Amino acid sequence: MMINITLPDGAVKSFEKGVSAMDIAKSISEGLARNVLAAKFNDQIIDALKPLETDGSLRLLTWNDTEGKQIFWHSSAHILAAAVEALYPGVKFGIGPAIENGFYYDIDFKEHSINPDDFSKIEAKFLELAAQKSVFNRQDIPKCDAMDFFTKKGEGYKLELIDELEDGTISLYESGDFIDLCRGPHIPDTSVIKAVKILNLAGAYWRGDEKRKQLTRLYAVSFPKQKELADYLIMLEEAKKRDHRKLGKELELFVFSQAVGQGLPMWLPKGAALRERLENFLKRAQKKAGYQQVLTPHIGDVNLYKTSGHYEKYGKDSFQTINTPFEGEEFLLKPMNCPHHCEIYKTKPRSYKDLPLRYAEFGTVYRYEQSGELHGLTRVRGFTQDDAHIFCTPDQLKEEFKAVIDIILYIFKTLDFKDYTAQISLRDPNNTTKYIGSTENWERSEGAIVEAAAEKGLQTVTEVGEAAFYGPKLDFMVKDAIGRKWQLGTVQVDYNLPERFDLEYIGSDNQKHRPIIIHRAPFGSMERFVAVLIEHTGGNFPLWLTPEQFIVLPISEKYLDYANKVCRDLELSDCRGTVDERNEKTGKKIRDAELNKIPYMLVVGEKEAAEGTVSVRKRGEGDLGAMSVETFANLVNEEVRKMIE
RNA sequence: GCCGAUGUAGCUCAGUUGGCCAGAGCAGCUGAUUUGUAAUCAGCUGGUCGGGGGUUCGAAUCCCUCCAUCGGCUCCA
Repeated sequence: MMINITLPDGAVKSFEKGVSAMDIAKSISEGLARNVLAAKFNDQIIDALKPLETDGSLRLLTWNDTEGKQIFWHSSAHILAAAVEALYPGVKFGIGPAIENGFYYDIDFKEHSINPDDFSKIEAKFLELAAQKSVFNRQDIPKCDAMDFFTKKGEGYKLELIDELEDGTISLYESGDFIDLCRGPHIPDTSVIKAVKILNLAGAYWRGDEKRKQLTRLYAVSFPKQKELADYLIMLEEAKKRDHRKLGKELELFVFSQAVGQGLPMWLPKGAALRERLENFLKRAQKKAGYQQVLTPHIGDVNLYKTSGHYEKYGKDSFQTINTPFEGEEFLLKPMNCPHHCEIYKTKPRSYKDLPLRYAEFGTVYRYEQSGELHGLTRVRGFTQDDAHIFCTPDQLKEEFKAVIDIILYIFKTLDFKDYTAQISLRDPNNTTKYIGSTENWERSEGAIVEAAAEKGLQTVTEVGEAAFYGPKLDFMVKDAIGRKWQLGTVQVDYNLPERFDLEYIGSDNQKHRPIIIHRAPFGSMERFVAVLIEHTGGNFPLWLTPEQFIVLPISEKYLDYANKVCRDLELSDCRGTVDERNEKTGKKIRDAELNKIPYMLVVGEKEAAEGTVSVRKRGEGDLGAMSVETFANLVNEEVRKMIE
């Protein structure tokens, strides 16, 4: 019996029934076969050794495929478990999946204790087991047999998992002496795993439930080549160097103080200058797009948030109300700007001719995030949203969405985020009761988002069931310069607040209608965005943003006067910088300026003072030679102009 | 909030089987030097060893507790 297999290039080849993906790979080339980790057969990922029984299309998966990596890491998790079991008899296993960059295994170490010093021992055992070239054998057994097996082994966590599976056959995978409950698929044998690194250990609740036992989670990553591990570790080092908390301190951008409180950043002069420049940049773009700036207070009457519904939902987990000398009078630190903006909308009757109304505000809000959740500038308790609320009619939704997407893409382009994706979050059509608003409105707004994204050519993923209860949304994810993903801008449709605040406008039919609100924050928050920008640029900010564009370095104190004149002249030409007036050698001043990541260093001495020039050194590049002050100013201004046009 | 680790000068870090006035480098200050593209030299200042409590003749070091930071979990209007 023969079956027909279609390969990715469209070629159809005939093979005997029962042929495996691995056999097919071997028929193409031995080299390819060595790299095959698994296969995709008719869109189902399968073991490379699984016999194929029907016609179908086949794609071989290797380390170069995302799916291949996931299988590689998933198999690695099994080996990690085997290594841990060999070293710590009696441990019990939770789950061990692949993740975006590696894998983890949740383990109950019972009486054993473990710390990072033990990692190398486990890694050695891991490599020893991997080198044994154990084949991953799949066994499909009845559920009751699986229950018996894991009962005998005393694996309570696995039993719980099996118990929730449907009756029928359960698949186990055996490699060496280790057998694990597993859906698979797996790599053909363990020998392709050549390098492993246990990265850290952390507590994780069994099934993510804080009422249940906390297991020890070992995070690790593995590779088919030693060199790739080395490269990965270099990348991690690079990530450490770019950590915005470290650079924020070194470059004097922001600080935290225990005396002020957890999660409450303070912006230092350089950080404030950077942030202000970002704000002005966005303000300009928004002005062009028809936004109006508004300003609202940092607190609001507690009843405002009772109206919005936020008090009920978040009140008890938030900063508590502010009391006044008057009994019963209570205010809340504002956790978002929307209720204030709704009140602005309500100050007078609105006509359909007024819409869309776009109110923008860099609004500082306060949220009592859980203490363990705070992290640098990316998660804080007081932060400023680059917020705006667009009040519009249903048929304006799509155009408004497109205009918002334009602003977001303009930001990404200007700040050199080349790699980004968008996620469309829709409601779960099978569970409509948890959402507010009519089906008609939902369909309309979801359609508007999908169409707007498509018309703007966005690369999107759609997540059904991820919408907020009050409306669908569009979130933007960027990849930074070293490949890490960050969530930034968000656009959300809201049917809830217009309802709760009883917002209305008079239509052309002279009837009252309910407007729709679009919440949007292209940066997300100033804090988070600056953090991402620091890590993206490694602190080497683009010239238009950087707090100091140049520093003048007089060769000796004799040329201080000239240096100060150069600085003043440049400031008059819209460049910003300072003079290094310290009594230090030029080498030292250059070193410090490089470490401070100042883009241009202007060395001035006898020659420059006589000729009215500066000797320009560019950060990271070196000497550009002497030029007149005016030429340098033009160079800077031209470079800036190109960046933000 | 939960689990684990950590907390010594402005910064980076030594110092723990409990024992002389707690150390270094950088930064800062003073002086010398007057400097040409990634660290000039010398001297000096600076610390309630995260806070509080306890054990001890004696605590940075041991115990308790609180706080903060870090790695995760959960969460994120």
